[in-house]
Amino acid sequence: MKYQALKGMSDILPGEVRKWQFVEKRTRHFLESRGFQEIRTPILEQTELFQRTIGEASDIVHKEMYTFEDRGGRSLTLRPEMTAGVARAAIEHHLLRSGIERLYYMGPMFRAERPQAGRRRQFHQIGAEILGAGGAEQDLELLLLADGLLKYLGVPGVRIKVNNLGSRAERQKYENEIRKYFSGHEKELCADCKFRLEKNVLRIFDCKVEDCQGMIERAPKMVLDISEKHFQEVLHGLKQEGVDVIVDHRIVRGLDYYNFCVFEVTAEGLGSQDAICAGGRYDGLLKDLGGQEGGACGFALGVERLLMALSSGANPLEKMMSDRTVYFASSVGFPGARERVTNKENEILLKLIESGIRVIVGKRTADIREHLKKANEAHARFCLIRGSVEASKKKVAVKDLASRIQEEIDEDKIVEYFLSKEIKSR
RNA sequence: GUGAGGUUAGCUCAACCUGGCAGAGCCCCAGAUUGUGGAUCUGGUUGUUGCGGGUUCAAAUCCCGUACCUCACCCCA
Repeated sequence: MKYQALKGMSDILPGEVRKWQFVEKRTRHFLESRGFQEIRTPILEQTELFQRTIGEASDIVHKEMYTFEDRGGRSLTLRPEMTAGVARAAIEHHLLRSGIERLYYMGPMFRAERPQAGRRRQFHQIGAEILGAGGAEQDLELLLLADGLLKYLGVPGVRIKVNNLGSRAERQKYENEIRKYFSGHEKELCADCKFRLEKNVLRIFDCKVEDCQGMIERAPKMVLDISEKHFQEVLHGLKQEGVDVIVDHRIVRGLDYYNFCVFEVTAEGLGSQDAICAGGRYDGLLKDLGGQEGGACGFALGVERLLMALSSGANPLEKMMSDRTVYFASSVGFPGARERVTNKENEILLKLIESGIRVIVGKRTADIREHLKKANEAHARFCLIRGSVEASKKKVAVKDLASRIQEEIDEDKIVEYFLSKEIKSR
């Protein structure tokens, strides 16, 4: 019997994992520098949590969730997104007693969709949530956070689109209004839109069918009051910060809990699923889950899509990682080397890794040429050699693979050497 | 859930239309070459042709089913 991974569930092999680690590490640095703290919640939650928050009518809940019963007959679901879980945890552990809570997370999510470019059944998201704050200030903070993170990671061709969905009450009222409008023109709608009319009217604005466009153009505009003031404040703030956004009334998030300011970020090189990051405000969610009154907003970033975007640009990920990567040619096997994995070798490696330097430890082979070849293949910038010659002198040879210049560094100062070294990109 | 195209060596693919010994490049292994790389040369290994069934003297090739992959729709990050 031959086994293979389930449909839409990918193994991430070592070469690929290095890219994930690179992105995750940089993301942590960035988010923590902005005062966000990581939270980890269970992958499994009560089904009801997702039905409540995401919405019974949404595609995610009614046809994409991995749901099953446990032995006690309770319905459990593999999380299709993480906002609900984070909100649940924040309420359960009273994290909001001291006011605003800034949290981030990263991990696997599950949706039983047909796999496609940039879409897996198990996929990974990085997300940030600002809980317990209703002001436009936080919407702005969130947008700047998303924009800043994508820039910090070097994502090419980023476009941010924003929209105002209105407050809960406004959205409710508007939905009724346009449901009435589109019902009047039901015969002219495409098959998909007829379905949307029943399920999620706002989605009609997302339709790409030619024949529906005129009708969409002539649809009544949303009458907004409080939410529009809020929205304008956000737009104003973005302008002041010099972040370009496009106001697009077609941005309608598929999850029920969104209101007020929502956004979607697209990037180049992603195929038809080009949304790399999306989010917005979800006032009312905390209260729905039994928490206190209070606003909240957040976004989620698709890690697979992020990596795709980073690989497609002019300055691909491999290159970005290269200058920070060191390949360690293990001493074992060099002529005259008596020691196998010596304590000293291990100590040097641990110190390098601890200090945040990306290290690839080469397979133990006697052939130095083999090591250099492997170092190149791994896109490392430096190759560290500690054979018997170096070891006897308490030195490590550092070879810059780009310039081919090699120098010997005192084995106890190797970390300091890299931290102080100014590395010119090749 | 719908549609289209795929699946042959570790990888990329040829052979399929028109049934007749399953092939190439890369990788890998050994050597030229026991401490300095991306190269070259020589020699070598590599298969349940996704799986199951059918047609046939004979199936990688034609037919049916099925699993998975890819792309797109829907939807979403």
